[in-house]
Amino acid sequence: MANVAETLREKGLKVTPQRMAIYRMLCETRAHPTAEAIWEKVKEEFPAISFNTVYTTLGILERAGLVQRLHVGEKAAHYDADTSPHIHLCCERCGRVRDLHKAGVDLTEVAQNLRAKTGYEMSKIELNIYGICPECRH
Amino acid sequence: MANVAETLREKGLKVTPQRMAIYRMLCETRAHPTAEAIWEKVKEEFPAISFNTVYTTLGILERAGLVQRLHVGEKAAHYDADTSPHIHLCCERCGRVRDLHKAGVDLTEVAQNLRAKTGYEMSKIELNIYGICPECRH
DNA sequence: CGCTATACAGTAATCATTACTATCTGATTA
DNA sequence: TAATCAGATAGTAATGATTACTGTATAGCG
Ligand SMILES: [Mn+2]
Ligand SMILES: [Mn+2]
Ligand SMILES: [Zn+2]
Ligand SMILES: [Zn+2]
Repeated sequence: MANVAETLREKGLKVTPQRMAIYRMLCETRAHPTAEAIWEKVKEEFPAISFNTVYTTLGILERAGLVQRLHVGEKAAHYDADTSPHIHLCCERCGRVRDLHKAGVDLTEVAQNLRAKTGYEMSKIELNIYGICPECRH
Repeated sequence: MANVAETLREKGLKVTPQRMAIYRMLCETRAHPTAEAIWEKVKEEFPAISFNTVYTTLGILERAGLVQRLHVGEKAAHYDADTSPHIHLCCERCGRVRDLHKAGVDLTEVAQNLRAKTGYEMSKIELNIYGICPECRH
């Protein structure tokens, strides 16, 4: 992640200013933004960028394995540049999505164990916990 | 689940033929159907039932705690009459959703442990694993 | 440079979900 | 049983996220 351009090139993706801005923004935040939020942020640097470009680029980055797409709740998808399997805490009131590392559950290990047991070829594991965050409980 | 009508009444819901058919159908299947699939099935008994009624009723049943709504992938939601937290295996090719009980992870216990650690008031926990099922691997 | 595959911007189409409204019905009461 | 009423149903419209399409522009490469 040291060099955004280099990372894109390694994945066989063309390096464009828009792509770099989108991917860099995701690498620098811990907020798990939606495509809409990413658009708003990137527009500060590229006022002419279209929402469609942001949306499509996120799909390309996901397919390249550079970002993770989170399906939390039934609303718009959230994006995460941390592609390692980790737990997400989702506040049902403010919509915030937070990471939860070291929770006593190693998701990678869980997936490994299940592969043999079920015959499934795993590609992704998602553990989402919904509730109300401390801040939203006044 | 012995008596569908009784279960609905206990939750303070009016007992209607449509509701009974929808809830009974969900109790009898292990397929985690979508609203669309439930509609197709219930139409065999009630040819005039509207998709909207099925959809709305599923929301009512969910709010009453009688069914669980699953957000697997980005496609339409799936429904489950088993409201206990359990793991779901989702095949990315055929779309099948399967239960995975006794996988060495007790989700209820995980949620309990996290409550103290994070200060979150948990209401729901979802563990979804995506991959290709044995049948789809030829 | 000049070529070519692909990215971009802009817009339209699709699809799940939610909202709305006019009837209809289950349950309760007289 | 008949009247009443809250809530359910059918039908349709609106919303919002995602996907598809189409000219134009640009990155990567010889
Ligand atoms: Mn994360
Ligand atoms: Mn299930
Ligand atoms: Zn919150
Ligand atoms: Zn399959």
